[in-house]
Amino acid sequence: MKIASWNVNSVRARVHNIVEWLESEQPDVALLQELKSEDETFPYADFEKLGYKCEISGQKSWNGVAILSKHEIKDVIRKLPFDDSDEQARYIEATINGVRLASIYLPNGNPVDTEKYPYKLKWMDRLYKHAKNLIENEKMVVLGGDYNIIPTEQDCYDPSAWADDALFKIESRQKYRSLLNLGLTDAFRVKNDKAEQYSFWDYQRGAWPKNEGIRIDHFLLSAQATDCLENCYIDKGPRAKEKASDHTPIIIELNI
DNA sequence: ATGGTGGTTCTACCA
Repeated sequence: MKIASWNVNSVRARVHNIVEWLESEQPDVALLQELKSEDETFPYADFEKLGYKCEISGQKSWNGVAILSKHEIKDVIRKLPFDDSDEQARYIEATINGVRLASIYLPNGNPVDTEKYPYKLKWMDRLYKHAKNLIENEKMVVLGGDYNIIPTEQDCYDPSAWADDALFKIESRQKYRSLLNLGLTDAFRVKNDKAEQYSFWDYQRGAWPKNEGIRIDHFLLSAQATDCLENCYIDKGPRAKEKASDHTPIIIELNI
């Protein structure tokens, strides 16, 4: 079972790039983030003609997450629990082939001297509580998405440049580590221990040609899912295309 | 220190 996660930075601006990649790579499941689309304007037909069913949590202008699947999608939830007042479309979860899957768009948190940073940290506390419940109640758990977290110094081109950023500040990384301490595994680091392996390059400052990127798109797997992990890799191809997203897909392959 | 780019939407906001 091949599962991809990709922050597409607008599903409508990127639909041709996404279709081209899905046709080429044929993942069973694609977890998308930053749709920047409401449900009504989501390009369902473009994906359905490739054989994908689509479940989305959309929102006007910002955020928005989706699960695309060639297989039946069951038991969908569209909100991260523990705060009913949160209107931001950043979480969708469902069961496919017996695997409980989530598409996550974790808050960025910058600037850190605004309410955005405590919102990020509180969102991570909610994710922790929910992930704990998931692990206790499900065997195969796959939490993929844009975590907006640089886990370690080897996951960015210049740690000093990120020191005071919400993606790298110690509180953010501590909460990410707490997710791992629940028993979740960063699938990428099971299969790849090299530095300079990135999933995001800023549009500015020539970050892409200079490979000044960061690794912020992750798959966290339960123990049972980790034991089924055959491969995990980042596909840099889409980042080099015309009209590219600033993120590129990360893919896992599970033997189930 | 600033501005560099790109998306949504129409005036800033977000990343």
